[in-house]
Amino acid sequence: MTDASTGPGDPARTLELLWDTRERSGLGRKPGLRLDQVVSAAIEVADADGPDSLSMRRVADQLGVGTMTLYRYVPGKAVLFDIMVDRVSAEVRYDVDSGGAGWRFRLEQVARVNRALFERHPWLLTHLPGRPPLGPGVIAKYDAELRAVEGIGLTDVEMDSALTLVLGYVRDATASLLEWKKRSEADGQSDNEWWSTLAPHLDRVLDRERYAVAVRVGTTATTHYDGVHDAEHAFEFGLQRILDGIASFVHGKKPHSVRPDPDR
Amino acid sequence: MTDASTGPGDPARTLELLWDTRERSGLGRKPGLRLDQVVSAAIEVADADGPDSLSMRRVADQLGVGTMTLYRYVPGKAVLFDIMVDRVSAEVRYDVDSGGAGWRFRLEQVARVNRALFERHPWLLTHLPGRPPLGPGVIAKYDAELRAVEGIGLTDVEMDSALTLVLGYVRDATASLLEWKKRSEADGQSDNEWWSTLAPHLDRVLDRERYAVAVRVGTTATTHYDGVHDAEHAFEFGLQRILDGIASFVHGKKPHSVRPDPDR
DNA sequence: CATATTCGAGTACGTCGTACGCGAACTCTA
DNA sequence: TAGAGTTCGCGTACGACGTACTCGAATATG
Repeated sequence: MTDASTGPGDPARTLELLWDTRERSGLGRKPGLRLDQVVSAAIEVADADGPDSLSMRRVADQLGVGTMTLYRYVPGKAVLFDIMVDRVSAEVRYDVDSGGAGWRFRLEQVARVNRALFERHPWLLTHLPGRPPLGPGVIAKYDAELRAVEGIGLTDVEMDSALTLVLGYVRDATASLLEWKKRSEADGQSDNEWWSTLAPHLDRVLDRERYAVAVRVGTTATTHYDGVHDAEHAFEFGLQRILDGIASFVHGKKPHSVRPDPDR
Repeated sequence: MTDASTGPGDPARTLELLWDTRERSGLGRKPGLRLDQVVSAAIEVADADGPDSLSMRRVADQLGVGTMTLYRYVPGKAVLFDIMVDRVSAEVRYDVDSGGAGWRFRLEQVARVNRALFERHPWLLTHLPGRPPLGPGVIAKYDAELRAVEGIGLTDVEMDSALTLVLGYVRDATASLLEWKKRSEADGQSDNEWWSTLAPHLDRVLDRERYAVAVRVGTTATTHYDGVHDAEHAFEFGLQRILDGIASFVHGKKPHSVRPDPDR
């Protein structure tokens, strides 16, 4: 028998890779690489040239090895991606809540930290979570972020839901923002150029009375602030609405017995 | 000169396709297909076998034509996708607000309608918007949904932001839900099987004290309700929080002069 | 030194989007 | 009616992609 050769879809094998739990027998030729290096190279490529150009061949080139060599360290691209996710999740750091600034401040912090993470590694946005890779990075991040809403009177399920809500929002908002930018570059047109190219064509076909609201709001929304700041304002608006919504839920609950938290 | 041959990235050409604004010269061989049929076939394929199996070859097979024939009707796959998006956007219908149920009811309606749309066409979740295809379907949908928050005292920019917030939430939540399901099927393991496979391995490496909160909440959150209902509760929680957040913003504003709206 | 085991990686297969070019079908003009 | 001009259908081909298979090279143990 040679390899245990559990397929790419085996969660147990993936866990071994995530936690670097593997016992080499000592026999045979020594590996010339470590999983670590493969993951680093992959992240480097994805960061530099975008997620579309993340291919096994490119990663192998980056490392100066043959393409198939990667498969000695990783069962396939999907799992490699999972490991990359776990790896960069370990980048996030939260200060301990010095001075008891309150849960709202902490949750806002979570939002901003994650937004920065997504901007640093846009390829995080290309695949959704759904059964997250339970490696050290992801778990540490989850733990740290849960503590933002710990002890404010929420049940465990509600804590998870609230955090999921904030993280999901940041993901979606950041993704939209970056996708917008990407299309601008792909078309080679700024937003203004895009609009002024389209406007005359639209004029010819669009029923401006039937869709009066869309026309009014659409033009206002895209011209009120200019370009990028638009998206920035939208991000802030959405985030504050979500925090408001969580706040009214928290305050609507009975006085929480455990560890009251100074919120405003 | 043969084709005007504007590349796949030309927004003006895309608009022509979206609105079916094209003047055939009448010369030359008659086309054996209409754009309509190409789009329908593509949607059919994507709905049936998932977005990953949406390829030009499959669409062509579905229509019984050669692959390259499609390129007579569509400049490339990306634009075809845009047209598909516009097409299914035309599916949504909203009742006129009979009885003045209020903006909150209407916005909730928007959320549920969009969730249903995403579940009917999961491939909508694979590409993000970012410069949406401004076809008749998308514009009609945008207009109808803006009317849910029209006349309640928001500025145009705020109306757009509020709608974007709700739509983004539904997108992200639905995507997570479906991705979770997909992974279950890919692994061939139910959630319980997945957990019970992982638990012993995790036990060996996980520092349960350092990550006490994650362990507690993680297990509670995934076992409190069973499986699918979990996600259902999370969806509802998030949606209500967002609506609460918008509500507190609306109520916090000065009495709106134009067309007061019965809320609650 | 023989044997067992592990690693590196070349080759190859099936998929994808799509550029190019040519024959067939069609309308118009002379 | 003959030709010219135009448009459509689509076969062929190229360069990517993920990865299964296979085999020689390297290394440890007996």
